[in-house]
Amino acid sequence: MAIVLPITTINVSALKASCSACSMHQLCLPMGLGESDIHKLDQIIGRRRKVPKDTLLYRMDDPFTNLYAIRLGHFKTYQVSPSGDQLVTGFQMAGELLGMDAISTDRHHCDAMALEDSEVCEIPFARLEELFGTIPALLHHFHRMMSQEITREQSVMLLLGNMRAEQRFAAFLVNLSSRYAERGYSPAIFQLRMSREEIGNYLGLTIESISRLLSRLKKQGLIRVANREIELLDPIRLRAMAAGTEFCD
Amino acid sequence: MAIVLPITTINVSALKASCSACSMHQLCLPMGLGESDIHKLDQIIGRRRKVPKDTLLYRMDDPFTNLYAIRLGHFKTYQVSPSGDQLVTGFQMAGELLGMDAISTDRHHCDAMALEDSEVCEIPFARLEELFGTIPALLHHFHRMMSQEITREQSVMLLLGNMRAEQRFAAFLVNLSSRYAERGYSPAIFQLRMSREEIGNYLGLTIESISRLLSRLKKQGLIRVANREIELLDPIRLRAMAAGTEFCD
DNA sequence: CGTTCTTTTGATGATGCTCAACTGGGGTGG
DNA sequence: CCACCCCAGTTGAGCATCATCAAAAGAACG
Repeated sequence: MAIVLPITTINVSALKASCSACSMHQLCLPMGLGESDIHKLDQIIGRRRKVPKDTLLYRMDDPFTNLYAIRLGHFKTYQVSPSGDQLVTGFQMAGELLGMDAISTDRHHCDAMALEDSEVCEIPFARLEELFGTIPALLHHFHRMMSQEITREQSVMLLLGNMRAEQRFAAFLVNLSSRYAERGYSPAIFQLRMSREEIGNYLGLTIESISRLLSRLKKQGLIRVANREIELLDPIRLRAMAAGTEFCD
Repeated sequence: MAIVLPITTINVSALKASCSACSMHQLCLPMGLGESDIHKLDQIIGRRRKVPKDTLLYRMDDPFTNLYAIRLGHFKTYQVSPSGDQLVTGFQMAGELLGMDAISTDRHHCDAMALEDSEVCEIPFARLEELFGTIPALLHHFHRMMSQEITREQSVMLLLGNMRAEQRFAAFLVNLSSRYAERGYSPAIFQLRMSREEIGNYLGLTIESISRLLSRLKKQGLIRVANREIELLDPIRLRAMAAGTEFCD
């Protein structure tokens, strides 16, 4: 199915993904690779693929063939619980990798949905594994990314298991803030790409609780909210709140 | 401040780990490898190490050099939350791998403590990565194991985020049961190697809640409990309870 | 056989959920 | 252009679940 085009053409680069030209290559899979290794990686990266808002990149039980690097936009991954409601397992942004949970069974374990019009690079996993043999640095960095996903999930477990609502929400905001900072965006002002309901499904809270929390933090002067735009007015206290050392009565 | 055990011993070969001779090799890292590949793996596996009950295999922030394969016994991994209490991130048993969360930062992200006298095989990660270049099947299976850890944590997130106490506990029992079954032990009768408190710290509940849940399930005739020995009398209903389709009023 | 730690059980209360009503913004069609 | 609708979000009241506090009972260990 992949769109195959000669690599030499000028206009083709619009569809064929290229790590070297990608603004995310410092954060993404090719992080730390040299010129020639990046070029090798470019050879196997499949086409770029647009994923319109609210459409699925893959869904649970789909056979696994590709990892996806987010080039642009935001995604959520979620599982549907036996009782029918969604649990959002993560929100992903540009430079992050989707699909690593599918390696173990060759089938995806969750749905991945675009929260806005987005773009991903297809990475055929079988070819990537071949490439690992010749680029040890790539292999090592891939292991780091998988490991990072494990630790990320561990902190969500910590959050869901130990924290009260207010603490969870503060941790959520602080986490988003630092990820935007990494990407060169403002750590203080950003758009929430997800609905209140999706935030609730991520934090193990109801939409009403999220709404109340927003109101409370706003009243305390910790944040400013206008629809989905949010400004962190007091990152220090928010951080303290996430750490559980400060409360908002 | 890791607990360091002396390496100096009389008979090195007795302590040198050997995958080929290990009863866990069908479940563990060497799963699916041929004779000669297992032999190569044996070359790099470090010494076997005894870990007495209640001692740490590694602790948070220890530098990462080895993965550990559990040969015998049980472990818990836990993080200490900012507010001071433990959150148990997992219970591990023979054939499972410890330390994968440390790859991303070269430091361990949690403590790993033996729940009973246990034994692990040291796997120097740097040498393992070298070996990946020559044994693609080993690499692939390693990726499966990391991916499996990701999906395992996702189901814990689901559990902590969406399930009520009773459901969490049923899911916990059912999970233990199936892991013992995989290892050839009875899925119906087994010892809980962890305290009520540790179960609580895993499920995001208090020790009192765990105790009450045990009493309730016992009264309903779903389980039999005597101290830490537990028998699942009605696995079907327990499974339904874990799935959220049956309740215990 | 006493000491200590773990577990059980009971009473009370707070956090966050449920149900319900209301608000406001954005899009559509008359 | 305005009326209307629809959906996302907000706010309120009451309640259920599980945490907290307290005390007793039971196992484990020297």
